[in-house]
Amino acid sequence: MELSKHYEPKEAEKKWQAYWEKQGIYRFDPKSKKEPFSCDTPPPTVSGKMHIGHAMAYSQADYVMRFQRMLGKNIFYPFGFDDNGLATERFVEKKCNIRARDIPRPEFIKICLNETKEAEKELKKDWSSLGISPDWSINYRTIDEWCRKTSQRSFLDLYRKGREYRKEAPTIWCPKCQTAIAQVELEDKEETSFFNHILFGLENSNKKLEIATTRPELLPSCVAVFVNPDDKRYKGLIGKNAVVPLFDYKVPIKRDKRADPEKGTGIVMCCTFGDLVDIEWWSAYNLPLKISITIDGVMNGLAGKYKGLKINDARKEIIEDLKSNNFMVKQEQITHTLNVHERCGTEVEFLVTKQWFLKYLDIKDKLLEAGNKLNWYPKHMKVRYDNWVNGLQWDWCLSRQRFYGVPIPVWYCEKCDEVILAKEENLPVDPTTDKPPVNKCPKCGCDKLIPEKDVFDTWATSSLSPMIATKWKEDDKFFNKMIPMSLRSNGHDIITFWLFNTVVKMLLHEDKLPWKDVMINGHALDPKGKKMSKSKGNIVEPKVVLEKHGSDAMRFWAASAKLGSDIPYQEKELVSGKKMMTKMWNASKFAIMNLKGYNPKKTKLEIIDKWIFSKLNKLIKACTDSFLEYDFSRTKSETERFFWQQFCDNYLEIVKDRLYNSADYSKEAVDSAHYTLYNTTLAILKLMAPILPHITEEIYHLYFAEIEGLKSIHVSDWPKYQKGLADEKAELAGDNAVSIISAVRKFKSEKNLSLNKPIKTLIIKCDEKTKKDLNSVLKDIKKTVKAEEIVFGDKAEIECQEDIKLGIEM
RNA sequence: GGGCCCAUAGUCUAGUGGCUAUGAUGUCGCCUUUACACGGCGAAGGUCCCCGGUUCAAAUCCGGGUGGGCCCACCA
Repeated sequence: MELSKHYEPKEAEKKWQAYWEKQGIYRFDPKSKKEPFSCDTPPPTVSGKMHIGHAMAYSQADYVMRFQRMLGKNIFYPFGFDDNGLATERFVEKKCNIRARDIPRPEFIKICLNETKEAEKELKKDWSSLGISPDWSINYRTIDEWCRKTSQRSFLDLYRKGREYRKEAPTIWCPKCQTAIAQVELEDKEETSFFNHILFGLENSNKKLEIATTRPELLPSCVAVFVNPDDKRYKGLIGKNAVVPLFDYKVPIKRDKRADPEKGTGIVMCCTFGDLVDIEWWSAYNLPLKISITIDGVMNGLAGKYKGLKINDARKEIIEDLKSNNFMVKQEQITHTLNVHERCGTEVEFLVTKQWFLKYLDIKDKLLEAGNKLNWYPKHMKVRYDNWVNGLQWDWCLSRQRFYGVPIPVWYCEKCDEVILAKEENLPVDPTTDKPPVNKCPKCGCDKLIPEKDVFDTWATSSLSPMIATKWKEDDKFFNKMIPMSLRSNGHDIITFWLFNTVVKMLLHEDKLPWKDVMINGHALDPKGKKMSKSKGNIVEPKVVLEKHGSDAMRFWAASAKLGSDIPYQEKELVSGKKMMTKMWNASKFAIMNLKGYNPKKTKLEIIDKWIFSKLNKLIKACTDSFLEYDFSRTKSETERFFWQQFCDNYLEIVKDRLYNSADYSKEAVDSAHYTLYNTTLAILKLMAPILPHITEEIYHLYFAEIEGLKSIHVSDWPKYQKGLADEKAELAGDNAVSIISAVRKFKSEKNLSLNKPIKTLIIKCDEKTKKDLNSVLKDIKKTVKAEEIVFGDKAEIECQEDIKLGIEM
């Protein structure tokens, strides 16, 4: 290959990406006896675009995998796509201009599989352009046959283990998406609203009770009124009945400490259901159920004349009627935080519907213990997991009233509601089109079996990612070999669901941990350090960045983030990555030019060569140790600094004379220079290879690959720390040489002289011991600073040809 | 309301008890030197957020505060 003047990332990166794939460099070898190292990375959603945050997170996981590969491990690095669930349903509906509910589900799934396949091709291109190194042949799609099968299997297994139950229960409901949603899918939203002070009647009395509420439309759902037991104002009321205005019926007045005397008037109405506390009261006091809102978010018959009105319209009308009937005392404008569905921003309701739940509130202890057993990087991220587990209030609602997703594999007996499970050998099934495994209900003999229409929450499937990848219940030997996986790479924002749910599933199914280590990555922020969001319009598109600067430069930036912490995206950081690459290119070019025809063999080393080896050796140890702790940013910065400051600025400058004027040196000294240059350059390339995979590969193939006899730097050995290379004496001598060279440089710089300017005499003043040390590197100093002679004297000075003098005191 | 993280030159950042506080970027001066001007050498730039404590010694450990970010809870 020719040594071109510049490195062109655009062409080179594409070329190497294609080469890696063609050569199968990143293939997992199932037969290998080598120790496996596996990684569970998040499957990106097909409906979304690649975000700079993705680019960062996936790059970070990739550094680790590339490092582990170079350590000689058998790398198991699958890559999945999440094409299951609401987001995909919307994506496909929009793209094909169809409506899911108008078509039979298997057909819609088929369309989705086709559409998402196309989208995934594009996404695979995007993700490949990051230069990540998964084995693309081990892939999964959360809606594919294997994933549906595994997801349904998981359901059957947990049902048999007594972990799943179907129950009519208050669920968090999104009226827009018309589905139950999970606690974790909620988002806060600030809104201005009115605190309506409404007058309730008091049974057998003319007195009125003033109650403040933001939800007057729930008056027909009012089932009780609460006051605080310590609230002296209302002591007399407890046990009596209040009369609901407009609807004119009686509800009991009860006491409960959850009623806050400071809020509103201190009297609160309990409706089924306005919020979580209502649900608590409802179940704690056995209150009746009065649902006045339908699943579509419309008032029902219970609302009387307001029937058929949407929630917001009903609120307006009821407020008007309250006013005109003199039930309204006042309206206070307030800002309060509402729970909305994160996907659509709709205010959620609490409705009673039949849903499937996974019971886990009873195993909080086990879940906390599992969290303790995982190795968290960084450590403090475990707190988020613990907080989440401790704060759980609901079992996991597994069912969703969506059309598209993994079907829940059950039928019900119309008569006795017996649950009929699908047979495992028939999975995956779709009850809406497949026949049930029996003709009659085994319990009552009824022959009318009703298919379950609901599908699973997407997390119910994606939480199986380690099981999906390792062939759970299909290849026990492989599964047992691979689980726990080595590593989960996970953003800090999804600790509470993806990570947590995965722990739950593996624990309940196999009583195992899904992985040994978890590495939590931070977010990419905008240049000002703010969170990126569509509404702020501050999103940085990775595609643009990659086009402009290339993947290595982007990866160099992403490697500067300390694990777990967010970093602002700053273009100048990419500039330093590009500079690093240019420098690497040029330094390597220099080495390769001077190593032409060189056959590496061990030689006796010069002191200055021992010096750079000893320093390099320390660097290798530091880099290896920090990489083993997933601290790639340290590896990056230490290598960068060594490369630039020690290797380029000093070592290469010193070694030049031996390379250029080899006739002036012994054969041994020249061999030593070649040997050192070869091995140090190669080691630096290897240390940077996980972070800058393309340029290191390009340079490797310019020269080293042939000699080393390997197809890729990425399957070469990670540099090893060698005790024998540590040489404190040589380090001291080399450091002394560098200080003298620096002093001369400073002198020349201050005198506005070129560094090339020859010096007549350099006089060094130092003690006898230093003098002895310096003797071993004196020629190196002399040649590097272009001194005609170096002498030791009582008075330190540098004498230039123009008679400029400066001395060096050690 | 509870918890976690963070605060270091204009900007980003390293540094977890011990030299003159690291490096990058930016600014300024000089240097065309056969790897590289996408470079080299050098200079300027700091109350290490504030207050108190521990210690021979604190950017670092402890307590309190201030400011920023995040998670959770509450949100009639």
